[in-house]
Formats: sequence, C-alpha cells, structure tokens
Amino acid sequence: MSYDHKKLARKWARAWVKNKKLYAAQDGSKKPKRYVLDMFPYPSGEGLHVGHTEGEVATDIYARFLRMQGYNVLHPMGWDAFGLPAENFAIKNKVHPAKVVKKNVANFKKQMDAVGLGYDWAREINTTDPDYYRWTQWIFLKLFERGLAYEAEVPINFCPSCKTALANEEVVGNGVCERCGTVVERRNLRQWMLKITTYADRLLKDLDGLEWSEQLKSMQRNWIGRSEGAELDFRVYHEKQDKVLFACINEKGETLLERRKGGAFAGKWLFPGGKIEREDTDMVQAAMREIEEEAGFGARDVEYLGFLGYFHPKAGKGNIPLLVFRMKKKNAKPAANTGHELKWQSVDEMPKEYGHDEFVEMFEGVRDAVKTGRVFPSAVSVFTTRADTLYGATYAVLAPEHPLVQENILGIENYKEVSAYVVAAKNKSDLERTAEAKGKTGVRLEGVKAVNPANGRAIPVYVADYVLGGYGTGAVMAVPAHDERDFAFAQAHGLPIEDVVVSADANCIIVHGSPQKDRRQEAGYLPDNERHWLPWLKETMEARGVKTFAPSMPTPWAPRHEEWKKEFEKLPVGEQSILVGHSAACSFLMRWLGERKRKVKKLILIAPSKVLKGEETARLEELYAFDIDASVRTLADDIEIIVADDDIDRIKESARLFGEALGVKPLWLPHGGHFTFLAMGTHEFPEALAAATRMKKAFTDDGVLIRSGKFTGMTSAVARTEIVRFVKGKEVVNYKLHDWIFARQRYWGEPFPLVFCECCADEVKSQKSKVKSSTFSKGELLNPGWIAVPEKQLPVKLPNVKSYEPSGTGESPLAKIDTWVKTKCPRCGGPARRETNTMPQWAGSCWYYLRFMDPKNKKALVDPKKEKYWSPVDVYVGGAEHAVLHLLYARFWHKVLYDIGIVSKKEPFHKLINQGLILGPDKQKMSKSKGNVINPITIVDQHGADVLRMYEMFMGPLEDAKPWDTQGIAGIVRFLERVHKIVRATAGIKKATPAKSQNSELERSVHKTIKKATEDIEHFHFNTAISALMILLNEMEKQSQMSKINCQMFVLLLAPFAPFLAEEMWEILGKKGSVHAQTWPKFDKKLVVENMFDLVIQINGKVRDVVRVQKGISESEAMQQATASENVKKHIEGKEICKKIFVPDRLINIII
RNA sequence: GCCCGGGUGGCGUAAUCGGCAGCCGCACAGGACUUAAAAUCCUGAGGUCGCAAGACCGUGUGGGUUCAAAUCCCACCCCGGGCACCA
Repeated sequence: MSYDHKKLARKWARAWVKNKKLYAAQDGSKKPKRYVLDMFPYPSGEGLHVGHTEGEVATDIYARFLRMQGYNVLHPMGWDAFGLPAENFAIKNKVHPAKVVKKNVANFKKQMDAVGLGYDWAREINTTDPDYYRWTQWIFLKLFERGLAYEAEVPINFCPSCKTALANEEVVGNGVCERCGTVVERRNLRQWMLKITTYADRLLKDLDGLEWSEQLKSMQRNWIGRSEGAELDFRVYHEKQDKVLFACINEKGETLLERRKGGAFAGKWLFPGGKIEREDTDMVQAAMREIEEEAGFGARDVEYLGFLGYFHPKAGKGNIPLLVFRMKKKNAKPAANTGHELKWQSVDEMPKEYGHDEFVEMFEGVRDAVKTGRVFPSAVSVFTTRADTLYGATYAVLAPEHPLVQENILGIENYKEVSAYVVAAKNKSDLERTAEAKGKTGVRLEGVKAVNPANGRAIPVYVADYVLGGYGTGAVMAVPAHDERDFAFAQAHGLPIEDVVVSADANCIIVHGSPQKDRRQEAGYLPDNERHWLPWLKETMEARGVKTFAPSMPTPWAPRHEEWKKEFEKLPVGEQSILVGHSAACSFLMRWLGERKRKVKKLILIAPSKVLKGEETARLEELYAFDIDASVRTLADDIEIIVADDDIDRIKESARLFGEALGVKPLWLPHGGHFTFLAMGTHEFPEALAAATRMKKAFTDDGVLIRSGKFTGMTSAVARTEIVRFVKGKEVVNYKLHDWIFARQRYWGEPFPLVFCECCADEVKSQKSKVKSSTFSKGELLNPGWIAVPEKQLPVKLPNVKSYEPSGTGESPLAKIDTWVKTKCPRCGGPARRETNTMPQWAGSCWYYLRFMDPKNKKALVDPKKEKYWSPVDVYVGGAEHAVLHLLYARFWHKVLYDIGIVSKKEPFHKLINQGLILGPDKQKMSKSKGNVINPITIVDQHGADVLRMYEMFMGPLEDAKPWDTQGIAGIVRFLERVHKIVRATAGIKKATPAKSQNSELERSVHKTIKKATEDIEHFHFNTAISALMILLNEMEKQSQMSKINCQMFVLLLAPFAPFLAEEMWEILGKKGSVHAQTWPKFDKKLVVENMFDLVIQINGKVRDVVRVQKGISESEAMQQATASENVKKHIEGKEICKKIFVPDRLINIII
C-alpha cells in the first residue's frame, strides 16, 4: 500500500507554519551559529525550475542537519526583484512592475513551501521594497562620499534591444548581451562609474583564503587580470625633424620673448632649440638645456607640460616639434645669457606688426593648450611585462584610440590612410574583430619614428587594432621574436624578427653519421662558408647563444645502436634542444626518439639514411634494424629533412620514407651530394640550414638574454628590473578589470540619491582651486554639481509613471517626470534636478546577505552585534553564472563596508558551492525551445516533495552537470514506499522490542550508516549519503523483526532529505514533537569498528582468494590462511615463493 | 590558442593516503504471486571462454614506475566549462 504524499504535504505544511520556532534563527543566542544561504532568485513569471530547487534542496538538507546538530542556523530567503523582465512584462500588459513582482513572489513562495524548504520567512526581504533599497542608496552614498563613484562620458556597451547600458561583465561571448543575446553597440553615454579597480588587488589577494572551487577562483583572478610590468618611454619624432622649438609660459599666461640685438621682439618669442641628435632619447632634456643656456632658468624653475605638435615654418618644409614649458616660480625674471634681451609678453598686447601671423597663431595654440590641457607627451609610453626583451623591439604599435593617431600632431605623412584605418577599426564590431584575430592588420605611420630607449635605434611606428586602447597605455613595443601577436604582425608586414632571449636549456646537438672530415679544398664555395658545414653550423648557433654539441660517436663506420645511445645520452637533450642528424645518425635519432618519446624543439635530418642496399650497407644493418615510429612527428615542434637531388638512391629513398612517416616534405637541393664530402659546396645548403634553424614561432618563455648590450647573459627575471632601471621606466601593475558602469537607462531600479545643482557646481569649481577646507565630500568635489541627498531623506522613492517605456536614446523614463526631477538642492536650497538613471540589477544583491541578519532594522543597515555574530555566510550555494558578476560586485561592496566599519569580516562568503546544471533527459541544456524542461512542481504533484528532493540529490555530485532521468525517479519512489512499509510494520509491533543480541549486526550497520551519513552531509555528498541509507534499508528488510530504536535512528537520518515522510514516520513511531527538532544521532565508536576483515590473497598481484579473518593477524597467520586455500594451493604448487608482501588488515601478495 | 574540470557496465554513478574495480539506483533478463497485467517480492548480470570450478581481458589510447595503478609519472585523443589579441 502506498502512502498518500498529498495528504502528508497538507498535514505537515500546516503544522510547520504553526510551529514558528522550527526554522527561526535566534538572535542573541549563545549557541554556535551557521549561516547557510542560497543565491536569492529573481522572481520570474515562470516560477521555480529544477536548477533553483537543486541548490535550495541542498542548503535545506544542510540547514536541517545543522539544526539537528544543535547549531543556531540562519537560513533565509528573499527576492532580487528589480530588473528587466518585470519591467518588460509591465510595459506589455500595462501593469505596475511592483504588482507583477508581488504576484510572482507569492507564487515562488508557495512553490518553495511545496518543496518543503524550511526558510525563516520572518526574515524575508525584497530588493524593491523602499525599506530595503533605502539602504542600497545609503551604501551608494558611502561610495560617493569616499570618491568611489564618478560620472564619466565613456564608450559603453549598449544593448539596443534592452535599451540600456551593460557592464563589461554583462557582455558575453562575441560581444552579445548576456540577457537577450543581441549584439551590443558601442555608445558614448554619460554614466556613473564605480571604482572597483581601486579594490582590484584586495579582491585578488583575499581569494586565497576562501573555500571556493579552483575553477571559480581562477575565473575571478582571470577577470581581474593583474599583470606586473613596466611603462617605458619611446621618444617619437618626425624623420625630417632636426630642431626643437619650445615656448615658456608664466602664471599670467604670458610668454617669454627674445629680442635680438637691435631688433624687435616680433617673431622671436620662441627659442629655436639646438640640433636634436637621433640617438637623443630625450627631446625634453635637450630643450631644458637650451632654456638654461638662453634664459638662465634651471630644471627646477620650469615644468614640462607637453608637446603641441609639429610646426612647419614654411608650409611643408621642416618638421619642428613644439614643446611647452610652464614657469613654476611666480614672477620669474628672465636674464639672457646670450646678450639678447628677454621679456614676458602677453600676446594680446603684442602689436600685430610685430610678427608673422603664424607665430601669433602658434602662440594662441600654446595658450589654448595650456588652458585646456591639450598637450601631448613627446614620447609614447608603452606597457610591457617583458622589459627583458626590449632589445628585440623592432617596431612600436599604437591602438586606433591612441591620442597620437586621433590627432595628427606627429606630422604623419599618410594621415588620410591612417585615419581611414582608425575609423574602420572603430566601426568594426567585436564579432568582426574576433573573427579577424588571426590576420593582423595595421598601417605604418609614414614619416614617424620611435626611439628604442635601450639602444637608441629608430624603429617604425604602426597603428593596428590588435593593440587595445583600453588596456595599459594603448601602445606597445613590438617584440616579434618573443610575442606571438607581434610575430604574426611582423610576418604579415615584413618586419624584422630578432631574438634576444634564448631558453636557458636551449642547445643544438649535431650527430654526424660518417667519419668526420674537414674538406675545405673544393672550389666555388661561398667565402663565408668555406668550411665543413658542421663547424660552420656550430659557430652559427653559438653566435646565437645556443650551446652546441657535436659528439664523436663510437665505431662510426659500423655503428651499434646501444653504444651510440650510451654516448648520446650523456648530452643534455631536452624540450629546447635542436637535434641535427646526418646520414646514419638520422636513423639513430629517429630510433632513439621513438624509444624514448622525448620532446625536442626541432629535428633536422640531413641526407638521411635508413634503407639498406646490398653488401656495401652490411655495416649499418644493426643500427637500421628498427621500425619507424610515426609518433616521432608529435615529439618535435618542427621537423626538416634536407636531401640533395644528386645523392645516391638509397639516401633519396630514405628521405622519402622518413618524410612520409613524419608528414614532412623533404627539401631537395639542386646541388651537392652526400653533404659530408661536398662540405659547404654551394650556397643552397647553408641557406637551407639557416632557414631550418630560424625561429618558426615566437619564443615566449623566460630565458637568458642575448644580443642585449650589457644585459647579455642575464636571466629574464633579473633583466626585467635592470632594464627598466636603465631606461628610467617605471614599474607598474595593470588590470584587465575596468571600473564598473553603474547606471541603467530604465525605470525599474533603485533611483540614485543624487541631485544636480548648477550653483553648487560653480562653488565646487571655485573651491577646487582655492583648496582645502572644503565642506564638500570627496564625491562632490570629484563630480562638480552632484550633491548627495542627506541620509535622513532616504529612501529616494521611485515615482509612479504612466509609461515605463525606455526612450532608447540613453534617457531613462524618469526624465519625463518633471515633478520628480525638479527639486531643491539640499545644500544651497537652490533649484536642482534629480539623477534620472537608475542603478543596475546587481546593486540590491551586493549586500542582501547582510540584511538577513537584521531585516527590520530602521536605524541601521545591520546591527553591529548581529553582524558580528552571523558573519560570514558559512555556506553559499548558487549557479556558476554569477562567477564574475554578483560574486565580484558583492565582494567589492563588502570590502568598502569593511573599510567604513559596517562589517567585521573581510570576505562575505566563506564556502561557496556551485550546483551543476541539470540537463534535460536528452542531455542538452534545458530550454523551452527544445521542449526538454522539467518542472519541479510537476514532480511534487506526482510523487511528492520528498521524492523530488531525494531524486535531485541522488542524481550525482551536487557540483556536476547531470541529465534528468525520468525513469530514475522510480528508484526513489520505491525506496520511500519501503521505508513507509517497514516503519509501519515496526510501529505495529505490540510486543517488547527484541533483545539486543538479535539485532547486533544490524545495530552495527545502523551506526556505520550514521557515521557515513554524517560525514557525507558535512561534505555535501548527498548522493552517497542517500546510497548509504538505501543499503541500510536493504539490510533492515532482511531482518525478521526490527527494533523500534533502529527504526527511529533511520527516520532521523532520513529527516533532512525527506522532511514530510520523516515527520509522519516519527509520529507513527509514537514520538513526540517534530522530527526536525530532534537531536542528530551519534554513532557509537565501538560499534563501527570491525573486528573481522576480508583478507585478499594475491598471487603475483592477481586476486586468487578472499577469506574473512580476525583483524590484526600477523603475516605468518595470513600466510597460513593463504596456503590453506584450494585455489591458492593450485597456483603455488611446485613453484618457489620468492617474496611476500603483507599489508596488515588488508592483503597478502605472494610472488612466485 | 590558453586556463580549469572530466573520460569507469546499456545509463546516472561508487571506490582516488596506490591494495578485492563496478557499491547504490535505473533500465534489462529469469522466477514467484495473479485468470491476466500492473504493482510487489526473489534471483541474475562488465566482456570472452567454460556444464562448472575457474581462466583470461577490462576504468579514453599508448608507454612508464611498482609486488600491486581507475588512482602516481610521460605523451596523445575526446568531452564539458571559462577566457580569448590584456602586451
């Protein structure tokens, strides 16, 4: 007879509602606490899905288990209810989003109750409740006050379908909106930004102490993307530049003029600088020198402002950079050292007749630049993590967004082409950019050169979109030899590739196949290579910093593999080795690699020999007796076969053989025979060898420096800091993480507690220059005109509007409500207007876990005592989709709250578990379109909540993705039916419970199960805990009669998993009170210790018998047992036992 | 391409301080009960050979270490997730 799960659900749901204490967390308790939290859901119209319930059932089981263990457990639930779906539904159906939310919440709650989730509903919260978002606004004000919020007009990700801005974290895949999958546009919009980058380091470092999966931690680390490197300055100049001009400006905006003897001041107000040497890395220093010589002002008196651009004295002729300096001293008096007269002069006062119009124009330019700050550095600063490769920088690349290409101040000669490229790059979608990732495009800036600060070498400058404007300085030095992207670009554009770092264990091993002779006599050699190829190659490689070995092999005429192997293995062959074989040695190398399966960098086979032919090759038979192992092709990054087309037939055949096996086309050279004897012969062979040893891809590892001036021989690690110091660079840390775009142009979100006041804006601007004693907060100074709404006036409530429709122009619908927008400035009382953007979806969820600790507090976000008691969240369970969104934002806010003393712990969530996806029965992701969605409530209706809960937990490990098996539920249904049956049977026994002895074996099993279940639940291994309960039930059913006590134990163990049935069974067993308020059973240590064990008897590692024996038996006793076995006897008969391995309480292995 | 996971019967999985591979469940087969079916209960089952006792093979593939490998090492293949020009 099956039990009526619907009746149980009704009966116990009612009882639990009445029993208010059952799931309530107690404030001010002396008991140890545990805070078990689910990621609170967005209450969608769809209701709960199986993904929700998986995590929620897991935390519910855990919370029930902890309560039974005597902990004071906080296990609350709430609603993250701001957001687009409710708003869109509201727009479509013309209802207020709040009403939609209310309805959905009621549905969610009903469904959660149906699943038997024991939340402390007295602590329910909702992010859209003004009493809640009042504190969201309050936290925003704290961020604002501390200068962590700022307004900026930045290019942002805009979703044209959602009609709102998106955070970087919300753009997924190839630049599509995380929510709706629409391709995201770039738009410039005024935004509120949060300085999450300030916390980048702490967000990174504090990950270490958390019990999160490595996967998740690495996702966060990756997102933060910290990299240590340096900024190095590359002076940029125009090729035709030979002089420098500079202007000095004083505090009054006047410029320093010079009058030559007897002449007018006209036209001479700029000092023409002296000649700039190409190698002069610092144009500014040169100009300073000039200022000192001409006017007596030292480096301390003036400050370099920047670079205005190139000046062309006579249109098109000459390119003279114009630098601007400002006097630091007030009323500085110039004193000419040259006999010329000097004075400060305002351009306004300068009579027209004084000078050329173009000088006046330039002066205006200088003044304008100083005023607006539009000056440029005369050097390009690049960010690199590989300063050790600086000597290998053969060109520089600017991002299309870089100011030096945005405005042509460098005198780029092909600027039309360049700007066309820049525009094209800007219009490329992320999708296109990604698709083109492999082919690197770019345009050279004609006429412009950069100076490598290490060696003074002038290198070309490019603009290319493989350099990102938003990272580092938006400019890079390109080292093609040691960076894959630069390598690809250099290859595409024919730029030099010069390696300056070699692997510390790079070497070249040349094995000759025939007696080596130096033949330098033949005519017609290239002068450079007039030697045997072997010493030539050795020299060439060593010049590149590669250690080279050319071992003499024993018995070269009739080689023996083993002997060669012995000799060869004395050499340091490694992953960075280049192996060069010649003739018979090619066979040796192939054979050796096939045997040893060692990875090497390159394998070069010259005139390979393997094929035997008649008696002349009898001497080679031993060495060649092997099968070519084709897997050798995977062992070397690069394989070359070189053979001459007039070599003998068996060599040519060998070359084809090797080529086929290795998937390499042998290179046929037109001249030369078996190379050894022809030595270098003609140029083809050395060229082929040089090509074969050339870099085929960038070497990006650390190593030892070569060709790097005085740094040659240093390791990369040391050279990195030394070179930065040498070129006066600065060490900097960069992050991939950007500041958080914290505004949405929609209605249904938290209003910002800010107003804009023109009057205060002016006040702030004037105060800024007046310094110090400001009454404005950091945020108000940082954002002139934006004034914080006083805390007392919080919450700034979301007004009612007629239409929630977003405008799509970047204005929120709130902007249309004049009565709400127009307000008084809380500071000066003047007219002001409210911020009409709203906060993004993530705001409310950044701190909700704190509110659960003290949900009704009117005076504070959370009472400090309560916070201290409950923090941190001990276990947090939710989906992996929040890995870099919610979990990063919440950690950021938490750290800010920590800094202002609101919270006591550095991190909010100690242990975090991501439940794995539940896939449809077809093993595909569940989706409406695939029609494979399982609704948990359907399962509850059919089989009851207990079945749903246990089945979801039994499917497999919580964190794994696993498919739903509709038939698999039957197992759980049967299990619970059998539990019901056996408990009823046991409860019905009127007689006294059977004597203990009858049940002693079962009792052991019960206690072992208690142990197993307890440990498994502690580790969230619910699938194995349930399995243990099943095993116990199977055993119980074998008993003719059960004792009530064992039955009770079983029900207690079942209670967290199947709360309804367990409660019913508890009642049937005649026990008082709720089963969920009982104490979790403890196991008896004596009962779980076995005194017998299964001794495994192995012969030569194979199991031959298993006997059950006393624990602790000795080796000889075990041996006795073993030899007594028939099967064992059979196997050892007539054999000699040479060894015995005995593992106490486990096995004995007899070796014969 | 890079970084994390992972690969075990027909299926979900169990066993990882190296020590009996396949627990538990599903599906399956045979039997009992039944007029019959369902449900329930009992039994069986990794593969090959064998009446059986048992033997051999077997944890993605190949190799290695070891008395002993799903577990450790090396190489490769495949699947899932994340990142993707971050210098």
